[in-house]
Amino acid sequence: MDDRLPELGDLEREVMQLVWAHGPVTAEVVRERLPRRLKESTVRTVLRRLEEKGYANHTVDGRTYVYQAAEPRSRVAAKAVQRIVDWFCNGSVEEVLVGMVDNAMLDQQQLRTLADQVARAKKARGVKKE
Amino acid sequence: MDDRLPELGDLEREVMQLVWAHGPVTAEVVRERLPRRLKESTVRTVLRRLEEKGYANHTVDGRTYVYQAAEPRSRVAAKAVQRIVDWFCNGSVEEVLVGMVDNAMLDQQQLRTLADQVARAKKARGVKKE
DNA sequence: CTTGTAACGCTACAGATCGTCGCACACAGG
DNA sequence: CCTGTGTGCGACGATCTGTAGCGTTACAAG
Repeated sequence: MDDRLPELGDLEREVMQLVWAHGPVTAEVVRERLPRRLKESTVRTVLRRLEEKGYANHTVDGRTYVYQAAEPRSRVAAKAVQRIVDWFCNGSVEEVLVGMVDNAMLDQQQLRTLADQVARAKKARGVKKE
Repeated sequence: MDDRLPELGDLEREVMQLVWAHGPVTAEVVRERLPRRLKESTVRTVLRRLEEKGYANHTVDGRTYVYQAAEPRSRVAAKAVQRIVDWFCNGSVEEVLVGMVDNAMLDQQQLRTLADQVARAKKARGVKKE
């Protein structure tokens, strides 16, 4: 359940953004929404690799493949952060947070507010996570 | 000052860990400390690439190169996290934090404690950052 | 049944990155 | 001048990524 997802290339990430933002999509839809003009086979290849890597699933509608995200964006992001933490800080989340503050990515006021928001969000959706 | 550092490979990361943990090191020292037995030229190449990528600096002692980290571990980790945030969450630090709580990486109690620690750490070193 | 069309997967191929070295070059001590 | 130690450079194979062409298959219309 806590599998290590492989890293993504630029295009792959871009496509995943679309899948997350736009809900279930076909290769054709992805192609249309992309800024660059790519061949359909290119898009299909990317989608397939995304599925191989565990980022997406597909269901068949008629003879069309419909792709959707296998995991919510926030969870994938969290896993990515987890990996950073493991690599650079020997698992110390604190060190990362401290570094972020140092780097002016957020200040302690913001951090406190976040703590509240998170608490609220968690309570709002029920204490138990399904 | 806020340059984007390139990503690291497995061995490169491993070596950086040593540089961070062990302070200024020579290629020889790195080689000794590594779990695997590698040729000296391998280690030197990694060190050189690390410097090219902006992770390390070297000074010359006699005719020996002494390498040290260009940036503290926490700052590099923070930058890596920043990149994750930009990629997956459109810059929303909150979404990542929420995802981490969801993923049971940390709870809100811990978050609050962190806020305090960070505040203390920041004050301890002076409000102004160098 | 034949054929056009739309979807698919497979295979490929070039460019970049990474792990891993061999080798030639420079300088200090004998 | 010869040898040893430490350096940089160039290289080679493996893997990953972006990009796409091609062959196949299923269904709809003639």
